[in-house]
Amino acid sequence: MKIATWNVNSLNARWHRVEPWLREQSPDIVMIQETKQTDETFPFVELSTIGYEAAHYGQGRWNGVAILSRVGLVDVVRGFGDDDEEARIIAATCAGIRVHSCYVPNGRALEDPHYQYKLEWLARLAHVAEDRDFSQPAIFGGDFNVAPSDLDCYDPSIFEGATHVSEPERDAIRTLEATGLIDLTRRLNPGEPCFTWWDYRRGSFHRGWGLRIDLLLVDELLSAKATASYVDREARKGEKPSDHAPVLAEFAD
DNA sequence: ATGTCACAGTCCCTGTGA
Repeated sequence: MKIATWNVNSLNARWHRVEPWLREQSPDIVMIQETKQTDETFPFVELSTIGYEAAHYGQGRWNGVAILSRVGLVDVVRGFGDDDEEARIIAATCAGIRVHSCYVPNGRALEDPHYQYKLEWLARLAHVAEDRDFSQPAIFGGDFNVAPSDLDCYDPSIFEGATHVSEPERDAIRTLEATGLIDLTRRLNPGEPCFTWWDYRRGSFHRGWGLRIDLLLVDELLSAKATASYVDREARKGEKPSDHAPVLAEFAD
């Protein structure tokens, strides 16, 4: 079993990279963020021809999350269940695993109202994690827009006073972990930065100026079966890449 | 060091969000 998460920064603009990547990597389950599409334009048919069922919660210009699966996909829930909320979370059950594709708000700046929205959104995500069925394997994957520790940031001194590294944000990740979720990539790669995002600007990728903000949080049931977790840096190279690389994990059957 | 990208409206440039 291979599971991946990838913020594609527009599925329409990225299809020329995503479609061949799905063929090559052949993950069983993929959590996608920032599709930037409505359900009407989402490539359900194209995904079907390469073996994927899909569920999408789209908004149009911004946000948009999806789950792709070649091992079944049922019991889809879009969002937290509010009216007029942004399209930032979708859940489904695939091969008995409760899968959540998450796109945490950016926060913009510590003094920006969007930062409070980010913290509130993370608190609501923690309630979803607390209220889950603990007899069922669970994974919360996606773009968390938080670097959980200084190891996950190429230069913490540059990020002093910035979002993505503040203590309230890191506390929110710890609150999620306190529900029995494990930051799998970190557990399996202690001491390795494993960056997942590099700014398009200033040649950040080739300079190594990255952050690890795309996470796979898995429960103990899945963690016990995990054999590997890694970042596919190749997907960040080449023509018109997303600014995020995919994160993958492999599990024994 | 705002050295980039994608989207949509103001529509071939500009504002917004990342």
